[in-house]
Amino acid sequence: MSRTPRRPLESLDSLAPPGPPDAPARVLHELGEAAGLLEQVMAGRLGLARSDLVVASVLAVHGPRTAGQLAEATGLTTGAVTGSLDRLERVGFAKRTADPGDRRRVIVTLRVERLGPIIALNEPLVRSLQALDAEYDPAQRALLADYVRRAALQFRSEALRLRAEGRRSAPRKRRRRAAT
Amino acid sequence: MSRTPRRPLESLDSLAPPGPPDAPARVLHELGEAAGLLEQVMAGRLGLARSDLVVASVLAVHGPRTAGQLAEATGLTTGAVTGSLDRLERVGFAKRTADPGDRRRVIVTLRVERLGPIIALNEPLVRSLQALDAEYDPAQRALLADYVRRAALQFRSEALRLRAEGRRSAPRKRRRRAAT
DNA sequence: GGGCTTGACTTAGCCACTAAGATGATGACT
DNA sequence: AGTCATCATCTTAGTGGCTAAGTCAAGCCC
Repeated sequence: MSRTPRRPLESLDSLAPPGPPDAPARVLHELGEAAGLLEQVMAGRLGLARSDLVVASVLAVHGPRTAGQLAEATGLTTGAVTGSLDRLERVGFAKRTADPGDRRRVIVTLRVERLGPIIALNEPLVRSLQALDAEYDPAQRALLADYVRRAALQFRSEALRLRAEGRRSAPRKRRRRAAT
Repeated sequence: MSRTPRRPLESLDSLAPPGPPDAPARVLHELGEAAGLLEQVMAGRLGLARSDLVVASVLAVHGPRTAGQLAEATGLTTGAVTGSLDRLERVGFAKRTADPGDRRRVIVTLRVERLGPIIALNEPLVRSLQALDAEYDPAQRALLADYVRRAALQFRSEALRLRAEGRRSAPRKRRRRAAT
């Protein structure tokens, strides 16, 4: 393995966040990179698409949701969510039930008793993160959790803002390909 | 909008991390969700695939890399990276150059001067993250950055471990479909 | 009840991805 | 130098997830 030229480019700070090399915001990006890689690997291990894990994760964090809410939360189209739910149901990780109050809706619920494979894959990471947390005292933990939560809110609100902005102005620009 | 049943399920803690509802590790997952959504939206706005942004991000953070290193870092196959580089080159965000020392290799470099569109999309988030950082004093910032960095390392090492483990045992299990 | 909206699914087609193999460069070993 | 195994990237074939647009049923409102 020969060396490749190092040194992060300066003017890229605003691409892959920013500023002082050791600013918290900067390392957030490394975290995102690592989390994405893990998601990729886990999806492969489970024989699922990456989006399926995202959907499952939303359900795990927020509890049962409708298909439309899942589309909203993940940024997928409703069609893509339909496909993802088909796959999750097929392997038994989730189930669809009719909303008793509004029969157009489909409420999606995780089948906790069937999640063994996912939980097993996640367990080592969960344990090591808990161990990491345990190194901090309660006041520090509160500071850390608060920071992460606020950063997450900023990511989320920015995502929603960009999406809303895009729906208006650039309805959907895709590949410009010559006619047949 | 009628209410959907709330309450995050207890035994899912190990799916979507863990423990005390306000543990830092738990909110990390919300961050990942929000970051994924943003990535999705940004890719759509730029007319690129999600993976293309991941590749670009790796280049932004770590500097020029070979195609193989990008595959390693992103979890994509080399073929997928080839396609991603084709797209990034086509829109001018990156360029390929031959490694002078080893002509099998292709070194990929971001074309900083062409990144305007990406930088513009990222700017609001970068600014608000910087503003968030500014609310903390240097000692707190050091604590935060250290925590995030260590968490990122755990995500990364777990991803690498799972991938390595998977390469051995389950070479690649995919759709079991009947013969033609 | 008519007309409009809403929510999930369906369809058609595109394109990103994986897996396997081709191409060509490198380095080691004689 | 010649040979061969290895390595890095690209190429090819095929799969399937995704978007966009449309369908259909259920709710809503007057």
